[in-house]
Amino acid sequence: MPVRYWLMKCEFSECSFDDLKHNRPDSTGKWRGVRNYQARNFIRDDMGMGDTVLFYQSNCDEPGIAGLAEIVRAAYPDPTALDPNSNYYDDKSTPDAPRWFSVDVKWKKAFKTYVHLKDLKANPELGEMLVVRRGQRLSIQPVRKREFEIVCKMGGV
DNA sequence: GCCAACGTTGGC
DNA sequence: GCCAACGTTGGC
Repeated sequence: MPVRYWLMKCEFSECSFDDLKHNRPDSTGKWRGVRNYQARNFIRDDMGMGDTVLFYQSNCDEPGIAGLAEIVRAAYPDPTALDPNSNYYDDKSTPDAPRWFSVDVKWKKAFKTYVHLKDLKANPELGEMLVVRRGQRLSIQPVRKREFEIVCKMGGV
């Protein structure tokens, strides 16, 4: 199995990269509440243990990539979809036929240099990267190996 | 807070 | 299956 690379967006106020490191048990975040089919398919079908994640912080003053995380648990049914008390409850998802999935990610390494969205946009080599595309809202995006390496270099890692 | 871009819903 | 209306995302 090849190691895959991903970009995962998280709202800064929900869980910043520092939160993931310091304020989550074992530095592990449980990815809940993804309700987009394309993102769901990536989680369910393509993400695997050990895949590397660019951790992207959105909805904040300085959107960008703070560092690396790692998939430490592959797809399993998203418990919030099955919980009637959850904001993310979906009555079309059942234990027998779960519609939505979660993964767990573990904090791995901080970039020496924070890679701002505007820096990604300014790099001509990253013109095809999904995150710089206008109107791209997918919260989980596949990243090419070459793109991953360029971003790591920009981050000083 | 604005609003462009996009996904989903539901009437027909 | 079309498409208008609506809700959400997320940079700015």
